[in-house]
Amino acid sequence: MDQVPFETPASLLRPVRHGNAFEETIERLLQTIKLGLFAAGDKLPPERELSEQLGVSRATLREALAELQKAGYVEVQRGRYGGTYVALKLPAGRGKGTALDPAEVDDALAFRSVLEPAAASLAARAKLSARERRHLLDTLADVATAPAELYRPKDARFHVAVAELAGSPSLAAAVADVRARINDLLDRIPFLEPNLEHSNRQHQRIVDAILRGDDEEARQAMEDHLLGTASLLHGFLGPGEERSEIPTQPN
Amino acid sequence: MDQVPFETPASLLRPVRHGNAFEETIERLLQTIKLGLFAAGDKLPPERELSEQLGVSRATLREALAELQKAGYVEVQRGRYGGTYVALKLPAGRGKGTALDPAEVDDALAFRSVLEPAAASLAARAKLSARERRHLLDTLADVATAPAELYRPKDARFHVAVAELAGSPSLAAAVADVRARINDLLDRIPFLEPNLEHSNRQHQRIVDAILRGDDEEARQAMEDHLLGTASLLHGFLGPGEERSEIPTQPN
DNA sequence: TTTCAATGGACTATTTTTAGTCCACTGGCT
DNA sequence: AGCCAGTGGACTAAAAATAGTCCATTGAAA
Repeated sequence: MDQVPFETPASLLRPVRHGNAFEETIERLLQTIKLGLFAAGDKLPPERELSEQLGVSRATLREALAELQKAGYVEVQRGRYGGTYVALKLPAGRGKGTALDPAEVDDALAFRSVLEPAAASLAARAKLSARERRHLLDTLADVATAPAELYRPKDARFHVAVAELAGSPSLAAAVADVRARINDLLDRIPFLEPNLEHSNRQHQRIVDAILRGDDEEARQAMEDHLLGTASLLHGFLGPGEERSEIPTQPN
Repeated sequence: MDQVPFETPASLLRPVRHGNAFEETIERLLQTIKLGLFAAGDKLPPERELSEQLGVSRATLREALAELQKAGYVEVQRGRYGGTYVALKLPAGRGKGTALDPAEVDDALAFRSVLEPAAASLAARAKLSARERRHLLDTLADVATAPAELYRPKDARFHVAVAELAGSPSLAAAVADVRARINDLLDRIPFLEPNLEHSNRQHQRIVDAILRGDDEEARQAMEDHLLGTASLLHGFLGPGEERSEIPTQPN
């Protein structure tokens, strides 16, 4: 059987860096855009700021931005009041290139279902400022009124917004990361018209619970909401597990 | 008030790399040792293997190992059947150098209390192999019989072992990371003789629940167990919050 | 109309990191 | 006794990344 020995701990003997700085920077910026943290048309921070925030030299950042520009994700304007702007129309992710890795699907979904319900619960328990409540409602409205073709980034932004209210930056970052992983997985399966109304009702239920301070309901609402993506992705893992139907929730 | 604008998302605009490869490699190896994933006297993987696992060139890994050797964390033997060994007696962390950052304390504790109870719950729900059960019991026994001066690494190893049973590598990695952060925090406060017996009883309760498949009890037991560290660290954040007593649980 | 500050663009020297190669040492095996 | 495979040790050339500096462009403000 040649079992993996417990003596060799995988938990920390993993890559310190994932590729070179250039690739990591591209990846991070792409995630930020695809998660809707910068919406279409938004201006990115100036290069000098952004390079500092990303912990990378300006030269490297510029290489990454040049790639994104070439690929059509951002547009650049020079001069004062210029800057780098997220393209109004994002290029279609070519997706479907590679098959789903079942281990990655299971891991991402499991991790997500640990993080997001907990975040919702913490958000409900937190004392939210008026501004935070407003922001949550804004984000909710934004996703509710989004047209289908850009539902996913708005939806992702809503989920990250919830996580940010939980008060733990690490948790928010982890939620954003795992959501980006799930977006990548979703990009690889055929597009199904999602049931936006159902999803929006679930979002509303989550927000209601958070604003009401009902942490258990918030957790439960988020758990329910995540089931959609879970079975959607599992449904495309092919045979080996029994599937009853193909669900249509978008996230 | 100059509020942080929600328009600038902090969740993903964070450093892509934390220092240079050399520093990150030292950090990772130190964590691995301090978490007890390599116990005192254990042999590390050969440099060629380790450098690949860490995603770093052998030259960089060797620089890091040289530092650890100089600091007394590892010892090196040349020749066949030689290798790099974790020192039998680890140097005392000089600690107490810097004060606790309340935000870091809160973040680490909050994140941890999301991850570990969930991991315990998942482990209880998982179908564990005989080998996994044995490993869990071994690790439990190892921490229970550890002398006080090296209780912390054994304890950390137990917690990571639980997380690894949850079946999500991401979750296990996150647990290991956050535990390392908490270890660093604990290094900065005066040493209090921990109540090892109490801690061991809690460990036993967690293991019992997992082996019994009682996921709710496992979650609850882990939550209770984490309260000790939480109030211990909060107790050292100084005034500003009311503290009733100084708890003594070691983790 | 002119100015000028904020922005992207470009270049250089230096440092870090890598991949590859060969050397040196050691202890079990033949 | 000698071999030799597996280990750490050391060096080189190349590539990647950084810090620093200066240039080019722009549009609002004076």
